[in-house]
Formats: sequence, C-alpha cells, structure tokens
Amino acid sequence: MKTAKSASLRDVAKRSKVSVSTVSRVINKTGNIDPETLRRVQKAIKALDYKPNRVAQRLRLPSGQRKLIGLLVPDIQNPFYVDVVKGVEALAHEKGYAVFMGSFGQEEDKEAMYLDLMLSESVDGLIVAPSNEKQNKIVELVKNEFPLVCVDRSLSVIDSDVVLVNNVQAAFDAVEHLVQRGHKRIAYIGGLPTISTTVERNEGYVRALTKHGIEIDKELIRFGDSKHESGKMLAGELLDLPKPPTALFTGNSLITLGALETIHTRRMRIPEDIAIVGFDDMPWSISLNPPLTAVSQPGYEIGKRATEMLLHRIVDPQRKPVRVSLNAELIIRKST
Amino acid sequence: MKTAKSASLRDVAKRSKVSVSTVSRVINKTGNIDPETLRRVQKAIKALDYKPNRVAQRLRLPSGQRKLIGLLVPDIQNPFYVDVVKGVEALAHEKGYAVFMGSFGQEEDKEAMYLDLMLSESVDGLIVAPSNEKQNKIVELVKNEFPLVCVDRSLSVIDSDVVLVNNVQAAFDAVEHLVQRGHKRIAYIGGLPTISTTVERNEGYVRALTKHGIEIDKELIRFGDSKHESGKMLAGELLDLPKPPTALFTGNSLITLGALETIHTRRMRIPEDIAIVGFDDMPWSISLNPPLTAVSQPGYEIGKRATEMLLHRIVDPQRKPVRVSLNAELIIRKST
DNA sequence: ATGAAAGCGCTAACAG
DNA sequence: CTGTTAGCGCTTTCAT
Repeated sequence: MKTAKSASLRDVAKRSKVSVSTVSRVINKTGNIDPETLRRVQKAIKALDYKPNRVAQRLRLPSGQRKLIGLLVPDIQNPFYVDVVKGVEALAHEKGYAVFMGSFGQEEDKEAMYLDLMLSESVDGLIVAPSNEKQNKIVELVKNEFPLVCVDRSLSVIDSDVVLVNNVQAAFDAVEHLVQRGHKRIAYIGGLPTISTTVERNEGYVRALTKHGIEIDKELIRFGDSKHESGKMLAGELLDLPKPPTALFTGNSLITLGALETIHTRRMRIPEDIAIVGFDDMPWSISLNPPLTAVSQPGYEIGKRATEMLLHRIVDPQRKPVRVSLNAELIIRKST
Repeated sequence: MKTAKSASLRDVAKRSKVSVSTVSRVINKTGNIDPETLRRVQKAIKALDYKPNRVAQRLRLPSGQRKLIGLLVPDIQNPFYVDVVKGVEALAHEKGYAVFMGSFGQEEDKEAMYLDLMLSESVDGLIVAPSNEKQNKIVELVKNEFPLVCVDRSLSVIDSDVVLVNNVQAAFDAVEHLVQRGHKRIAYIGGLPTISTTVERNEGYVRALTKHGIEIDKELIRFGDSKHESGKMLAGELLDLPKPPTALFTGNSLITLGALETIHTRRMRIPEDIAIVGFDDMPWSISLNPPLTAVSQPGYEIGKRATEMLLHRIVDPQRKPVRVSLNAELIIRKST
C-alpha cells in the first residue's frame, strides 16, 4: 500500500459534481447553498475524509485570518515557561488557533532564527519573552504594528502589549522576609543581567535591604545565565567568600536547584547554616529538603492573558499598548 | 508606519532585473549563474532583506523535501519529555529541519487533533509517543508508509521504527534493589494502563518479586493517569491499606512527586517508614528529602536517535522498521 | 445558488 | 546561463 495523498478540494468537488468554490463554501459555511447540494458535498467530504490543507489556506489568506500564532520562550527546561505555554495553548485552541512554539535556550541567534522561522511561517501574531533589548527584530516588529505581545519580560525602548508579574514587589517581599528572619548578609543570584526580570528582582532586593538599613554589598550580588549550572557555580562562589552570606535569594527555579545542589553537596543545613528563598514555586518545592520557601508566579494565567491580548491586537493592530501586571505571591515553607 | 509586507521572490527579481527563476536558483544554489548576475541578485536579496516564505515553499515542494517534522509528546509537564524534545530539536535544526511540536496531555482527542493538524501542515514525518493502541490514526499512517517513528512507547499491532528504553529490565533492577534492602511489601504505582511503558514496568516489577519468591499482591498494584494528582491519590490509598506497603515503585516523575507529597503530608520518614524508588531521574532528585533513588532515562539521546531514524525513513520510506533500545540506569541515593 | 478564474509565493520542467 | 510557464490547494471576487 503506497502513501496515498490526502484528498483535495478538487477531489471533493469532482465526487460531488460541483465546483471547488461550492465545496469551499460549505467547508467555511460562507454563502448559501442548496440543501440538496449541501448533502452531497458533505457526503463526499466524509467519504474522502477530506481535511483542508492548512498550508494552502495560509498562503491564500491575508494576515490576521490564518489561525496560527507563534510562541517564543527562553527555556522549556524551566517549568515556569511550560506553565505559560500551557496557558497559551489552552486559550489558543479554544479560539481555533494553532500554536507554533520555539524554545531558544537564552541564545540570541537561536531566538532570531525562530523569529524568522515564524514570520516565514506566516503567523498572525507572536507571543515572546524577549531576551535582550538589542534584539532589534522584536522592536522592529512592534514598530511596524505586527501583532506581538511580550510575556514575563518587557521591552524598554518601545511600548508594547505585555503581561508580567510585579517583580520588584515580589522580590522585595522575599528579601524582607529573610531580614525578618534575622538575616543581614543576604545574597542575590540572578539570571542573565540583560533580562528585565533579573534587573527588577535585583531592584526589589536592593529596596528591601535599604529599607531595613542593611548596606548593599556588591560581593553578594551575582549574575549568571539563568540556568542550573550557573546557580550551582555562583552559590559555590558565594559560600566560599571570607564572609559568606547566611541567606540566598535565587532568581529562578533552575538557579534555585543549582544552589540547592551545592548546598547539599557541602552538607550544609537549611535553614540553620544557610537559608534560601527562590523565585518560582514548583510542584516539587514541597518535597524538597526542606520544603522550599518560594515566590509563586501564575504562569498559566500569564499565558492565557497574553493570548487574549494577542487576539485582540490581531483584530485591531493599532490599539493602544496594554500592560498587565499580575501578582506573584510569597509562599513561606521551611527553607527560611 | 504600516505593517510592510515582506519581500517576495518577485520583488527581488524586479529589483535585480532578472526572472524569478534566476532568483530561485541563487537562493537554492541550484544550476549555474553568471557571477555578475549572482552579485546583483545577492545585493537585492540583502537590500530587501528577503526571506523565503516557507508556506509557499511547502505548498510547492513534494513530501520529503519540506524540511518540517512534527513532534507529538504526551505531556510537556513531564521533564523526561522535555529532554526528548530538546534532543529532537537539536538534531533537527542541525539538519535544517523545523519542528512543529504538540503536547496532548494524555487526552486522546487532543492527540488526534494534533495529528490532523500536523498532517494538514504537510510535515515530512512525525515523531510520536503514542498514547493508545486504539489510536488507529497512527497505525494507519505507518501502514501507508508515512514516515513515522515512535518514541518511548511502541505500537503492538504493527512494526514501526521506535526508540525506547529497556523498561522491563530497568523496573526489574529498581524493584530487586528494593527487595535487597529487605522489603517484602512493595507497591507499584503505574501510569495509564493502556500505555506500553506502564505495562512493561509492571512486568519488570512482577518478575523481580517472582524471582525472589515474593507473592504478587494485586492490592499493591495501582494504575492512574500518569500525572501528579493520581500519584498523590494512589499513594494515599496504598498507605491507607490495612497492611500498607513498606516501599513504593513509582512509574514516572510526576507520579513520584505526587507520592512524595502525600508521604510528606503524613509526616512519614523516608526510607524508615516508607522507601521509594522512582522511574525517571530529575535535576532536582538530588535535592529532594531525602535524595531520591531513581531510574535514569536518556531522554535527550532518545530524541536524537528518533530524529536520526526519521530522517533516514523520509529518504527511504520502505526500509525495514528499526527498533532501538537504550539503557536506563538505576541511580541509588538515599530514599531506599 | 453556483461556477470560472485569478492569484497567494514558490519550484521545476521546458525552451531558448 | 536565463526566462516563461504551469501548478501546489485554497479563497474570493465577479459573473451568471
């Protein structure tokens, strides 16, 4: 049995003795059709198991009606982003959109590559967590009124739709909680310093310390690349300091895990020897040793809201940019 | 500034005063072109920032040359599959293929929906972790010699390319390790009973107990839906038994996490009160309370091999099906 | 209510 | 070495 090509509009038309336009009309429920014709066509569609070819459809349709959106996330390894992805897919599918996803692993060229790929796939719009202000492509797109909404991170050089979390406040809460536990030497392990979230969380960290009259020690602020390895390494550096910190504030869940790994390797006790509060709560936070105090972000909700906004913008590309800020919440467990 | 449509072949042709075919030739490096013409065309391409439209390309090109593959995984929430995804993407991109991914969350209709979507997107081939033998679509595809390789799970009704792990042996090792630690009442919490991995791991469990003369107690074997919630619930049921197990063998990382959650909620000690070994090792296994003994699967490698096989099959759709079995390894830590 | 035909952007004969 | 043209499968005027 050879690979049978799937039926086309023409096949259906032929079989039901009508023109392709008529078949197209019944598929898309556009225009009136004679009940008898309708029946015949539907029968043929069923008989041939006809499915519209989305590639041809997309080539023909104007932008905004192609029912495809692109989703670009920094790292699918990071569970926060998989929550976002799930939120996006949920709403997109509900509205009849397919989602083309790409994960660029914080690499700029891969991000650019995916951007080109999706544009070249004629998506109706894009949801992106931009890695870098230098990523001019994204800025260019929003300048040109291409439907695009940012998630998790915002653009600084231009206004765009964006949905994110109150990072400064959440970081502030986390760090203040640490000082209330009596800590004075608190370290911050951030992700890539070019990313807005890294900066904002740093800001919250600084404000909390400042409010409580604790001097900022630059030694205690470290940036990496938002991944497991860098969390592991940076935690090691910090712990090796002549005057090591007594508490850690980690910038995302991968970093937290890395830090935890070095802490456990050194057989230090949490929170007696070193306390830790992480950004991003995870399904396994509660099963960690000890259960982790963490900032919980509503990833799924973020994905849904972003999709909602994107669909609005696709309909009306000129509307004023909207900024949505959701709340992140500190969940206190046993690691502090 | 209005959304400028991106340049087409014709635009480039016009600007460089040649025909579209010539431009196409320089893009695809097919056929000879005069050096002078070449220069002009390349200049125009750069000037217009021309990027081929993949949609049009795909519509035109025959199957097997469209440089797009589909990837269908059960649950992107499960880190094992994100490793697989990364493996697939790595090799695919290296070979110039784009990947269209879908996660169907173990729901059959969503799986079918994605399958249709990808076919309708004219992919050159498919990598799938089939959820269900009843999923006739997949069987039909391989019957029709559509390039398709299974990962993680295999089809029983028909031979196909597949790359998976020696589940029976790995489960056997895990359970035998438990009996060597002195356990007699060992429970197995599996995922969806329709999935081949669930069955095979069950098989390994039974063999290990049998070898050591331990009677199989049906009470101690439970199936769920492969997700966090069901692991949590099933562990609870098991622990509520009049004669509860002293050790748990959990079928995937989500189930493990769920089980861990109920164990911790009940303030039981691991491994004193209850031992646990999980299928799938995770980045955070080492940071759990206590560090988890687990079976480690080479997800990334699985993804790479699957892609490799798919590309072969795309070239030669009739070649004999290949079955690759990789090794999973038991990593002994402190939870047993 | 239906059909004929143009065209989305591209590739590959075919002809020169 | 280069141009002309057909056609991938579909939607949408424009006729009728």
